[in-house]
Amino acid sequence: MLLSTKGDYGVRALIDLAKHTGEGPVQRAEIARRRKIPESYLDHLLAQLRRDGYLRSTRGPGGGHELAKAPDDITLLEVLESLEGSLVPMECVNEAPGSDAGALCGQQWVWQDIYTQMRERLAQTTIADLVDHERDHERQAAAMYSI
Amino acid sequence: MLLSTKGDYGVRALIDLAKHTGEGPVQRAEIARRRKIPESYLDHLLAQLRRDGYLRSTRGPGGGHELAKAPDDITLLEVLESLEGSLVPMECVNEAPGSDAGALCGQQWVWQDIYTQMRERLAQTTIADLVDHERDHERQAAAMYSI
DNA sequence: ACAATCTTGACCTAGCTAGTCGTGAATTAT
DNA sequence: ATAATTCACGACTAGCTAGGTCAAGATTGT
Repeated sequence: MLLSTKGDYGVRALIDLAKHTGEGPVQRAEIARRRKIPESYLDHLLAQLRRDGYLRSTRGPGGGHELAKAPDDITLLEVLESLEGSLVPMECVNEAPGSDAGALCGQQWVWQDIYTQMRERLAQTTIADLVDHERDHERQAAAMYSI
Repeated sequence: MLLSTKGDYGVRALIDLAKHTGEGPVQRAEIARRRKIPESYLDHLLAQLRRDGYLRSTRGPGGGHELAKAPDDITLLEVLESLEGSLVPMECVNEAPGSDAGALCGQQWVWQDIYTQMRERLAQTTIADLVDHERDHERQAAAMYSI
């Protein structure tokens, strides 16, 4: 498993915030309930996302969290690397291609290709895209239900 | 990290065996030395690869391990799945696309694409390709040295 | 003052990774 | 037979990471 729940939960939270942009701060408890995330764990993820500038938090009654950037200006790649650290699929991808360690590995070149493709795809996808996709899905579900 | 050392070491071992095809059994100790793998750990990996039919082992003096299939008939995908189990990059990729769990995740569709591409690439690459690549690398290194 | 909210850091547990080790079984050489 | 060689298999372990929980404090609105 390349991604832990951090990457999953953290992105869920950003999607939730993106959907409620312009409605004032959204509270931790709300996000946790809607997206099915343990509240006290979500804490850590919000803290990380705040440190890296993806959201702003305000305390006190009526406080909560808001996106600090436009949803279409946050790529999946940067968010996941913020939450998970490096996404390298295997250790030797980090070694210099000509190095002994790289050569010993034997699969290095294959995984470097895969890694590059993966990063490109993640860099092209933004939080806004994820929100759009979710809205499409909701519309479809609503249409099914109305029949 | 998607792959542990199992996938790395196991493939190294298969490359080593492929390079010595036709020379009789290769001993565990030799593989371990050449490929820098702890010998007693390599044991486990060879056992797994044997169980899944990639190699044959013979005991006693002069014994060792040999490939049970042609190197170009062993894909990286099958070997890695034998050694590592499923290669899904994140949990929700396994959920049904229309399901609640899949929808909650939000990134499912992106990672399903990435996963498909990754598997295709791994299925197209065989142990023989890895051996070829290593031989090319060796020739280049030899040419550099001779200057 | 008091209640609502976020902030921070300490803490915990289960399971996984990357091994090691010891015993035993098969095969061959003498 | 017996010794030497090599694989076979399972038990065991230390350290790390994932996925949390919890308590105490800071900030703000009423």
